[in-house]
Amino acid sequence: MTTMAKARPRTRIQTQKRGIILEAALDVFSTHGFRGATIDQIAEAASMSKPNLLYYFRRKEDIHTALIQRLLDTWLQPLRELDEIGDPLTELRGYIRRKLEMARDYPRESRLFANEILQGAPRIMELLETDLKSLVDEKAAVIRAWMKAGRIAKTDPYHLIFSIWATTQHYADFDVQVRAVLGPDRGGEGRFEDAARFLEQLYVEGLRPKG
Amino acid sequence: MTTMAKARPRTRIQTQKRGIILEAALDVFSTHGFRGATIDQIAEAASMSKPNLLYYFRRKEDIHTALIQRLLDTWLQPLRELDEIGDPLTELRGYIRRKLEMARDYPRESRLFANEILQGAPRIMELLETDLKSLVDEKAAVIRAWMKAGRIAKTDPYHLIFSIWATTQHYADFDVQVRAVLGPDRGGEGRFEDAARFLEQLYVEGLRPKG
DNA sequence: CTAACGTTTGTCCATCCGGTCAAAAAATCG
DNA sequence: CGATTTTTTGACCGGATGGACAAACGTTAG
Repeated sequence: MTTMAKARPRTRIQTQKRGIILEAALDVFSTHGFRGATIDQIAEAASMSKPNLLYYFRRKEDIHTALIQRLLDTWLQPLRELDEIGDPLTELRGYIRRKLEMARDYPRESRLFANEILQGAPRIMELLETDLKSLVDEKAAVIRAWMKAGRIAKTDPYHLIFSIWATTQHYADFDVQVRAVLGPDRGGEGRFEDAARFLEQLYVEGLRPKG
Repeated sequence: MTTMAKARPRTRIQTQKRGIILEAALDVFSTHGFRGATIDQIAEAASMSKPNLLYYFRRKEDIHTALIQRLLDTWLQPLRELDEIGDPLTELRGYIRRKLEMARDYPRESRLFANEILQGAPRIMELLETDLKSLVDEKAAVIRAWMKAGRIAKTDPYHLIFSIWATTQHYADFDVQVRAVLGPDRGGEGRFEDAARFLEQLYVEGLRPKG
């Protein structure tokens, strides 16, 4: 798990402070991007001095890397849970809902990821081509099997997955735009419930197998 | 159109050089964001010295502003063309195709916009709340009328528009990720045709009016 | 208590970056 | 051509920024 040279055991204070730093850095990186974020900002947000922060992470990039590695794991969890055994439409609906919940509950993580991809993914290209690709290949095969069995409409499983990513993450990444158009969160159950209902309908009807 | 103080007529060289600068700046801003882009990079990409560039645009932000204003107009054009008179499903299919074509042909513009929104849209918030909002309100009303008339399935027109934005722009903004998953553009008609077919099917089936 | 180790801070530095300025070089115009 | 205006450039500046360092401070175990 740790990457230190001589495998020093991590101190209580170290784990704690590193956690605080990562939390603060998530705030800063997700709203300003890697280049736009400054160590001073992160230190300020973490309530410590810059040299002190640099004692826990030697370089700015180390913080970013730690953040992204922690992120990718949880980020792909909803897709991992897509179960070949279950009912296809129920599984996909569940996947959409879980992704939407992540966009609602972890918007900063979504933006951090979006920022990284937008700028060409210089720091995570390798992870995309290995971990991400193999997971998507696996799940696309599952979806394709469902299609072959006539349980959902035949279409391109990869683009189906892309569209689910796009539509759900949109509510985190483009939140400002959504709010500008819809105005401040209207009463009732809230914007996310509206989005969930819309997406559910779109995908369930759009993927219903044809007579 | 121009914003110069004493309305000096623009020189031939000025129009030309400003064009070159904007083109170069689009490259740089779209891949690094506003903060991440440097004037030197833009000058380098435009093959001129920094002071020379600053002779045409006094501040870095001026370049960005010019770029975004030019962008927003063409960016919303596809939505403007959504015609109340036409057949609803045909109109929406056409809208999706036009948006997808823009993502294919103008990915830098898409990323420039995405970058700006991601970072909280500090420079275009006002435009979003006026121009964008009023156009979306107008077209959402058109779509709602179609729904009321039973010509397409009843659902939330705003989230429908958002989902079209999300799915189409995804192919420009997350291009790196798409390529990492699908591998280098596979033979045949290309990735965009696959995406177009998928989205067309999803939306046409998903919005087909019920019984 | 004290030695060893972990933590925190003030100071400092080199580089980058946005932007200025004056002077040289083109271009334009009469 | 010569005068005036536009364009281009090299040198420079002040502030921000990533990071180094050593000294001071705290903690802990023998």
